[in-house]
Amino acid sequence: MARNKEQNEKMREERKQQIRSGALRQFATKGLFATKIKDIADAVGMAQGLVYHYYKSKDEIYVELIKNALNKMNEAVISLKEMSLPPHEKIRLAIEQLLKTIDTSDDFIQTCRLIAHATSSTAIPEEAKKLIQEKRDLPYQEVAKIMAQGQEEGTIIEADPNELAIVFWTSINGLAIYKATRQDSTAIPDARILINMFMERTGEKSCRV
Amino acid sequence: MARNKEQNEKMREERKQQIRSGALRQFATKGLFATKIKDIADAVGMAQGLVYHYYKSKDEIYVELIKNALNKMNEAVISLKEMSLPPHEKIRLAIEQLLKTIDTSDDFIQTCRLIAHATSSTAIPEEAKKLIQEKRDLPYQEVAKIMAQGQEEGTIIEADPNELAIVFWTSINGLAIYKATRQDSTAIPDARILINMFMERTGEKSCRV
DNA sequence: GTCTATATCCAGATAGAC
DNA sequence: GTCTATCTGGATATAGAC
Repeated sequence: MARNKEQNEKMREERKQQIRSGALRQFATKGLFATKIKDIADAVGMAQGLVYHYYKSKDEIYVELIKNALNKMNEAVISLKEMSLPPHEKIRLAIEQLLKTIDTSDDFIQTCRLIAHATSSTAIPEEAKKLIQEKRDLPYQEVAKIMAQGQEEGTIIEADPNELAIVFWTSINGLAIYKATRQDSTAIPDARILINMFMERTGEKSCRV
Repeated sequence: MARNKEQNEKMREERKQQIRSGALRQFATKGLFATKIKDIADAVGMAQGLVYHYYKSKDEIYVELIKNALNKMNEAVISLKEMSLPPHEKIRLAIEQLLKTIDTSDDFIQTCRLIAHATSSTAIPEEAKKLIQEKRDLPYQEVAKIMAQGQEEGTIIEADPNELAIVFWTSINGLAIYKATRQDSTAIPDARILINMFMERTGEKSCRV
């Protein structure tokens, strides 16, 4: 009996995951309002009504996806912060990895699009707004700290660290959206162009790009 | 009689402009689907049904706004192209002006948001898709040309001009979206951070990407 | 030109059979 | 758990009075 209960729980969670997975793609490409429950059900291959056996509303699915997306982003930032690398190497690594992920991971792109839609629309559930409000600043803050550390070491250019962090993330975000809207074989630019923007060029040490 | 006809035409066009103006703000903040005709009518201060006296559908308003937005962008790029300035000065000027406009012009921000929503959603009218397809590449092409010219003169860093153009526009776009989603007193970063990214540093000649 | 009222449709959510 | 059928609300678009 206990066995069965656990099994059932697991099956149920798997099914929910399927729904989230289908919903992510739909929300990411069409936004919350243009996505119909039917679209999600079709994507998963289940009847429209069955979705409500797992989630009690469209908004609930949406909020859960937003929560996951924001958490994923923040976790990545935390792990960057905790790496034992000099600040400018963290920035370099982050840009390289992010661009690579943009170029290769479809799931990452969908997640970026979801967040882009969510942050740029006022027509989302209150709970989603609250989550965004709470969690969107951490990446900016952490990158700003790293920039400031790099400036102390003379490896990052002199400018307001907060502004550098804004440029950092908005550039990445802009590229992710660009990529998302050109499903064809569009290549992502060379990471060095972006990296170069933040690196201090000191005499000989300059050409580390 | 002819007088009256002209007058009427003019009044009608003014009224349509009011509708477009209200609709732009609604579409920009909520997207096409989440925006109800009632929202637009309310924004203009007219009855819901009256909107249909001027436009025959919500989609028609949307398509007209997309058309205007794309044309405005392309005209700005053409005028940049036709300026008699050295290439790197064009880039500098463009970045300065764009950031300033992002910082001060609410209409420009709304336009950016509208385009961002439109390009990142597949759930828009076919005609809007076609327009975007036709017109979105010109800004990239023109900036790529300017970058290439600057490289010949040794004032722009060495890298694929197309990639430089992509970084250029996606950075601007990312910033516009950032600004749009923080209506509070968020300042836009110093233009020199972005300008710096594209400029060849002739001093030591050291750092070439 | 402007409004109110309404026909029509569509989609979210529920009920109930299997 | 899964489906089909249905209730219900809300939004587009139209009709018709003023």
